Amino acid sequence: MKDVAAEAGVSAMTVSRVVNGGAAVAPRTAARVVAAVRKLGYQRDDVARQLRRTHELSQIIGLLVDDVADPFMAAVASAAEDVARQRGSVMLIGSSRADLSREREVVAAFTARRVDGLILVPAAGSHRFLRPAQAQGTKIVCVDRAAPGLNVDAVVVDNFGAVREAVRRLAARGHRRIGYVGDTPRIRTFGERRRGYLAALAAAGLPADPALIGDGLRSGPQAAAAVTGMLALPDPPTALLAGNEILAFGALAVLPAGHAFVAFDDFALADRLTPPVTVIAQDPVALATRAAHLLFARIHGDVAPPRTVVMPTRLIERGSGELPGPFA
Amino acid sequence: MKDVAAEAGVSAMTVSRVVNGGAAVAPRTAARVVAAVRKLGYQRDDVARQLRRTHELSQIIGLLVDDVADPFMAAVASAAEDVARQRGSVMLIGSSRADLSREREVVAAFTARRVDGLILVPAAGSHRFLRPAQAQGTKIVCVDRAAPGLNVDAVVVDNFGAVREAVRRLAARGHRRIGYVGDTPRIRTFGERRRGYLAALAAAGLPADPALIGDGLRSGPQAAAAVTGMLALPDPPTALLAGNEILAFGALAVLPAGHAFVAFDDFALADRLTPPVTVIAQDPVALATRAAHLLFARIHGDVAPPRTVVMPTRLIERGSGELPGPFA
DNA sequence: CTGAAAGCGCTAACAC
DNA sequence: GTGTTAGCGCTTTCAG
Repeated sequence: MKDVAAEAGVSAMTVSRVVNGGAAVAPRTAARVVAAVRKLGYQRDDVARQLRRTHELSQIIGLLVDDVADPFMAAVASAAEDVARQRGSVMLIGSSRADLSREREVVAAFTARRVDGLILVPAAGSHRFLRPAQAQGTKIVCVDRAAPGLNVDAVVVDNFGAVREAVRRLAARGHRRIGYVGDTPRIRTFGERRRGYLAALAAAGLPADPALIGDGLRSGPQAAAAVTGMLALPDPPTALLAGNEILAFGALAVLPAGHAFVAFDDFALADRLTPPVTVIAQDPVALATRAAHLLFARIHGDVAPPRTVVMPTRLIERGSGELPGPFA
Repeated sequence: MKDVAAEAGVSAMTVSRVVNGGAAVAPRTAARVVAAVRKLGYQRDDVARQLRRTHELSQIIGLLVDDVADPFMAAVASAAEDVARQRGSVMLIGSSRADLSREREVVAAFTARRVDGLILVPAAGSHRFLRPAQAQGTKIVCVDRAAPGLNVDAVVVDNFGAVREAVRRLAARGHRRIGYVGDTPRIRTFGERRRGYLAALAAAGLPADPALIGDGLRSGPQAAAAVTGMLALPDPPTALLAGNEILAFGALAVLPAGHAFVAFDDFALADRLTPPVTVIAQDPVALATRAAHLLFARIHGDVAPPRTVVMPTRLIERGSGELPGPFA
């Protein structure tokens, strides 16, 4: 910047004014500065700028997900980045791999860079550790699930209700042995889905058989193994619900074609399988967009009490979930 | 930091030494500082730190992809962030939507934050604009395709050879009308795939019929429409190659089950379709991991001439690509 | 082992 | 319209 000022024969302050626009600078002076900037390939140093403007925004937000490679999270990331860009911010991204200590590390690295806000898909466990960051002004919004011990905005879906309804329909179609494969119930989202499953069984007067419940599954192969185990039982399930997309892929790898099946999350090609797969669809783009807008509202001074926004899900009946059970 | 120093009854310098470790500080003093840090919830301000250490690294890298929601790019992002974390860096992410001017904007926002390096999936068009950033010390590595006008490391696959071989096999199986749906050939990756297709046709003595080539397709529905058009021709194709995953999904939505089909990029459930889908698989995680390691090597002083790493692809024959043509 | 002074690149606040 | 001064929060350098 000093070099540019020298080159243009002005002070650093004038360069600053030209580079940032807005302030009144004589057109001829401005032109000289612009020429010098171009000649020297100067670019404003936002790090230094931010230091001086400590109470202004950094125009950086952070996004923390389980794993960006997960299609649901990828859609969330894409939509969040889109909003950030529209709002003139850049976005840091991190994957917690559902590990709270890793999440902590990444969040610390983010806040040290003075992010204006954080969009969080929280791992299991207490999020008290975020209090200092909050106190220091960092805004936080949760997506997909609320964070235990943290009173902030959250954008979620009614996991409990959606699964309960799906399982109710399976039972109504004559299934009495309904299996469930899910990730750890310690993660709120999956805990709710599991509760929805159990509630529907209870409402239908069906017993909850532990042998038909796969918990804590974290990958396709794990889900496949769990399903294979269930199918080998003396009285195997006649219908199955997969708690998320990854587990659905695993289950589909081993499930016979005629087996009733419902998956949480819609996915590509679901309608091209035989039979086409019935899913509980949520809209990750809508979720993330909503969350990002909430975050920016907070960043720009919205101080209303934290709210939880519940977005709709949609049961898309394509065939696999409508196969009749033995008691139809 | 001043507050912490006051609380602990030491100077700011001592706080700095304790917070950053390494330097020799009396254990008792250090303990007092640690207590003060905890009490006040102090966290080092990396923005200020970085300003003073202008010639040190920012420990921020930037990743620029077409769109994170694309499964291939999502896998790249996940793998790159993994390496970044291992190397103690955080990662900014941006989507260009294959638009050069948008890419430019995002890259500028990244370099203004003094990123140490950039992993780039370059959009079509000249990347000369990156020269100043390079001169200023920002390291750059391209993934999936090289950037026109920029002499930097790149990690790619042999798109040309992989498609040529796949189409050669289709021709060898008796197909004479082979269709192709691809994104714009102005993007290097897709240009090479298209050339591979044309080269295989030529080698098999087959004419290249423009009516069987869908170019510049950017979404599933666009691919579906293109394929529908081809199928309505008086002499429709008997085999089809889709240039990427997104287009494959679109094509599969309208393609009759008995139609020969090969897709570039492996995808979930490819083996569960009827017939199972033959694909040209690349390994996005390996690509990105390699690229990230290359980037960090550059950041840490590797000054060897830029090299292009070609990673292998694998033709996975699952059935859809082995269906015989009318002249088998 | 600890502290004081200076300055990273920029801009707020105030002169002129 | 433009320049000057000071200081953002930290660390480098040098002194004790």
